[in-house]
Amino acid sequence: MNVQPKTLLQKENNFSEWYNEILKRAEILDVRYPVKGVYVWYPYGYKLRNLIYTILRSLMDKEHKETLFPLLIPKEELMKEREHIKGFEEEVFWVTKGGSTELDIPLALRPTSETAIYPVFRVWIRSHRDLPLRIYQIVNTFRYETKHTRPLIRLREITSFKEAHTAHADRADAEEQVKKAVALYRKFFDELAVPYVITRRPEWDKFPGAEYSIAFDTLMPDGKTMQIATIHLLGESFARTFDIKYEDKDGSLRYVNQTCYGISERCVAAVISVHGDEHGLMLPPGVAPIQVVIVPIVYSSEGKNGEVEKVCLAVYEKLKEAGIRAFFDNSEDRPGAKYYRWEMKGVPLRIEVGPRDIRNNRCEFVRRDNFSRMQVPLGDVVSEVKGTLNKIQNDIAKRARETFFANIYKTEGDEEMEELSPKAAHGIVSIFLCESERCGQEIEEHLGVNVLGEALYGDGTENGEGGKSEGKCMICSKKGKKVYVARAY
RNA sequence: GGGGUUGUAGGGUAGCUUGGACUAUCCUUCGGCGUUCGGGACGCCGAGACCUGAGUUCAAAUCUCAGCAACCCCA
Repeated sequence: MNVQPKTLLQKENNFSEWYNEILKRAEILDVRYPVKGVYVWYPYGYKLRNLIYTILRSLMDKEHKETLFPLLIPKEELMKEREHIKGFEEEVFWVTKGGSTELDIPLALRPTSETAIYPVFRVWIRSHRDLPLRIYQIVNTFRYETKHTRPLIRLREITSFKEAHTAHADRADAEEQVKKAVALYRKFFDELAVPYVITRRPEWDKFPGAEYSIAFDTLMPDGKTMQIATIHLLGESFARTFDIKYEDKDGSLRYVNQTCYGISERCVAAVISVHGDEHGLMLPPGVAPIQVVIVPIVYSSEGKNGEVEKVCLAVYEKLKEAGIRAFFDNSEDRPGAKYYRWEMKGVPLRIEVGPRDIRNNRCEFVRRDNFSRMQVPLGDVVSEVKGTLNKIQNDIAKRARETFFANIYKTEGDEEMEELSPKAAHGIVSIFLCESERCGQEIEEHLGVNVLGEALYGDGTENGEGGKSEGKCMICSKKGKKVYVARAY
């Protein structure tokens, strides 16, 4: 039996082309909107997006409250935090007119929401009893990107920035929140089966206005890393700028200590890119809009409403009742055409029912991830589907992790630049580096990489690599920490 | 930031060098009818396009300029 697609593109050789083609063919995103850097979600892509966000929401809702702040930010507020605005100034879209009337105060389309939210924090927070305050919102943000834009990855309109903002009585509590946020994001990406490294971004590359930034990066098939989440300890800087104070137990007024963290639709890009293959999408069952597709094998002698269709419908109903996202494809196409279509859309499990199966009171399962085929008694369908979806989820995650960690290269500290260069071209290299920007820049230039930052939570077991966390800086030989470098999106 | 390439039906393309017979090619897609159906079916009938604007010209898909959009390379 031939399961080789006639046309589909090689993912490894030409990731860019593969990516664009998949977005189109799997109906994730329509890129034909005539404005640079903004795109249209197809219903199928939108469903996928929402399923992914449902996971994040359920994690967030445990300790955060969802809110919604306005898109428009008055110029004065946006400009208040000097360092912060320095980082965004060139990327802000401005609304300067109402009809033909020039606005007195220009309004910015939020590039991120700190300056929209924190003036309100100022009036919301009065007492230590109001703390900690933890909110989040899922909104669109706008950035005037000048580099080449890319669907889901570099956008002028981020359609769904999932940003959280917290305020705390003291720094210790804020730092505790950073750890919680890291743990929360880990769970999130684990459920998406997207592997990652966690680093503390170098001083020169942190979020403007933050004390420090922690980031999650995954590895794309072309060997470049992509930042998929960031977590920032803001400390008191924004509190001082926006005058966010609370009255402590002893009656004194104190500034709050803040954090913020966010994830964009790059998490969708990661799911697509990490798992997909030359047949198309391969969605983890947890986020697949359709988890099971039922394909009837019908003959004209039997026709519509025949035995095959009845059995398919019965199976479909049982799966639905069990809470499984199933779809019965009784369109006119021939079975082969259906197989290709649903493989392209990443449906994790296909059930085939034909006359041969019905004679034996069974159906056939075909897995999207490895195309293995098994025969299942009709009576056991629901439990077998559940079990198989679980296995697929685990196997997809396992495969992704293996690929990921096979592309992280550990160095012992005595390698020459020349040896590292080809490795850095298609993976992540872990080296030792001191904290100076000069050494960082030197390594970036020599290897053509970005310094992602100091490896965190690298206790070895979970990141699958282990090794020392400290060593001599590759450039200046002073004391250095383990950092990851890679070509980055 | 700098450089390059490109824009023709829903998608992919031929035609452009040398302007005219282009009523615009082929594949796919879409609609109708029939035969089919265990890995992309076939027959017949039908539908659908020269990015936008200005210019050159008797004549523009084709040449020039601008805009918009896309892709690639370098920093």
